[in-house]
Amino acid sequence: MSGKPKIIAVVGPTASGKTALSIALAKQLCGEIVSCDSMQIYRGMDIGTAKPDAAERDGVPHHLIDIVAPDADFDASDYVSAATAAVDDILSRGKLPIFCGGTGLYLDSFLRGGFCETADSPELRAELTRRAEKIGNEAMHAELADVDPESAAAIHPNNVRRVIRALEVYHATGITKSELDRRSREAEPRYDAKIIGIRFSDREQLYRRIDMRVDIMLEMGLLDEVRRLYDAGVFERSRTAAQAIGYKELLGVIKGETALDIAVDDLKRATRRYAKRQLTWFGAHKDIIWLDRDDSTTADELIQTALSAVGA
RNA sequence: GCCUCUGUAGCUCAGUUGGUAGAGCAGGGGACUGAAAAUCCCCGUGUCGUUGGUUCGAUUCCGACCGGAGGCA
Repeated sequence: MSGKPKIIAVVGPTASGKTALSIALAKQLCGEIVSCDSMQIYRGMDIGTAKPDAAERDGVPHHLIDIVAPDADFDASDYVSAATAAVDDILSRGKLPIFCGGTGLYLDSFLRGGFCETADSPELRAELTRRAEKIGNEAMHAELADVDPESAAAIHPNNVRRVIRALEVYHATGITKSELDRRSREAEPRYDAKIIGIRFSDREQLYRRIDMRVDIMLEMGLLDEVRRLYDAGVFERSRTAAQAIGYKELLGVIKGETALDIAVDDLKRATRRYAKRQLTWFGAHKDIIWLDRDDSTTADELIQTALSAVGA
């Protein structure tokens, strides 16, 4: 039918079993993994981001893990370029790219493509941020309403980050963000993507898995990992690594400001909320093939349903 | 045993000078196109401990009982 390259993606909330399933699929389908995780790209952030180790990868090549230093800036557009290069490479060797990860924005950005080179201006953004602090949310939102009423209507005044971004796009390109988004939305998808979502029918079970996984991360030495990054000054230089779940909560313990048990509770709660946001994001996507599972679902059952869902 | 305080949303509490109740946290729902593990929006019915009494009407006043905390013996 379409001559577009085929790719597979495994998405879902954190701790749902994406990693194991994607690796199993890769072995079955002669594929390679393209990580789609905004935090696994950072070197040195291993335990807290649940990066698969060599044993877990089981010989399957992984891309877009450990590609930048933890204090580097990295965003969706960087991800799209890196992912495009990785996918081209995988396809050129006749292998199947299998995306795996929970960062919905990154996957969507990659699939839709269409990033505009000039739509990014850190200087302008910094200036707009200063201005927003000075004149306030409402006034900033009013300025957006003057140039791009459509975006203004869609963005809540308190979501300053989005208001600033919309103004940045307009001032940097002369095109409104709503128009730019529309073009991107209407662009022809570059790939023939089969997206598999893993979901727990019982949310409580997912939450229990999250709690267990956090406990395991701590046993594996998450606190030391955070301490190492802290000692290296990473959190002062990076705005991204410092906001990663697990790292931001344990930072207080290392500084002696928070008791460990309280930080661990915070960390578990933050992870649960993150899972909920992921569920909302992916839930809105009509093209995802959902695999409903629970604690009793075996790895083999999951692979079999995934294979048939993908038509393999 | 006696005295005092206390029992209201999953938790911590507020409140109704008697007209069946509301905050924070937890939780739930949603948005999302260059910071996304981020950012932002919306959502509060619960036998007001139980049971009698007073009252047109009690979660509110009175009594008893049950649970909790403290004090005196």
